Amino acid sequence: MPPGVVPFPFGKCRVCRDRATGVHYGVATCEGCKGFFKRSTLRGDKYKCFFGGQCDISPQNRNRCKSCRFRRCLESGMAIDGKFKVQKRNKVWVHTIMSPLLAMPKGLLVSSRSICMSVIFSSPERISSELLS
Amino acid sequence: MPPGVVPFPFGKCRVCRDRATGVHYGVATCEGCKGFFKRSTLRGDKYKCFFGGQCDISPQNRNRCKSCRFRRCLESGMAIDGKFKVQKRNKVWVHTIMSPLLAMPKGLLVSSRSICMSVIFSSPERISSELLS
DNA sequence: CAACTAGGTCACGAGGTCAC
DNA sequence: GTGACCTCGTGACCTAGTTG
Repeated sequence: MPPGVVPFPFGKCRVCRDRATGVHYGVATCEGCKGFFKRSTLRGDKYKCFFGGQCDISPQNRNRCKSCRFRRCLESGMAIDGKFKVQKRNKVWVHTIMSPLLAMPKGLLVSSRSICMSVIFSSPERISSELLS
Repeated sequence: MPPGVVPFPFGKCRVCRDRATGVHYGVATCEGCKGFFKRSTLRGDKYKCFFGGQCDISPQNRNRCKSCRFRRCLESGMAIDGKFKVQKRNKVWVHTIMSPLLAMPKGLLVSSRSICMSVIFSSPERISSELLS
């Protein structure tokens, strides 16, 4: 950072630790997590983590697990209340599931198309040994 | 090229010198080398050069030696992970590669949603025994 | 007015498709 | 298997609207 330049005031994104660009949906986040939360909410996406539900969310890997990224959005306090900033920080918005994929078998419940795909084309024996170990 | 037409901005493919169609996996490449690198990486293919390991890779002969084509992919900096720079609106910024599949266990490949559905519903018992807890 | 953000925009590229 | 073409999620930027 050049001398004399004031550091960005919002600090790091509370979801992925990227540079926060402002307070979005009640939480200081980057543009990416802001847009991700907005899209996920509007579409009512339901995500499934395939890696234990404890994925680290960083600027480099935040697109690898939508489930944990969205979980971190909720945990950090992001909420859509329809209004501006007042009293949003401590509210947790409850995600409503609207996905037609809910009719799918348990464990394959995903709205991330690519993750859904990845389960299928693999040889079943390899999946079972590596996913279920 | 007709008069007044701006030359294609990405230049030549850094692997085979064909026309680059964009920045793929961190490097300006053509569609062919992009797809080749993707398939090779996802499948974990191992190639062997039978001609000394110094094959020239051109648009005309790029399919003759997979080993040297893949070697050139790696040498040019293609990577299925990490960050790369993108030129947009006269500004340069860092864009994170979107690769949800990369977090999946090794050997997992991809298909389509329709195939996903059909497989799941055509043999739910097999899927459930191997994938579902 | 300035300061701020929700929501929209859209270029970009990852990943999928399918004739060959 | 290849690669030209496609779909669609992403996120930097834009703008309209709110607030003090």
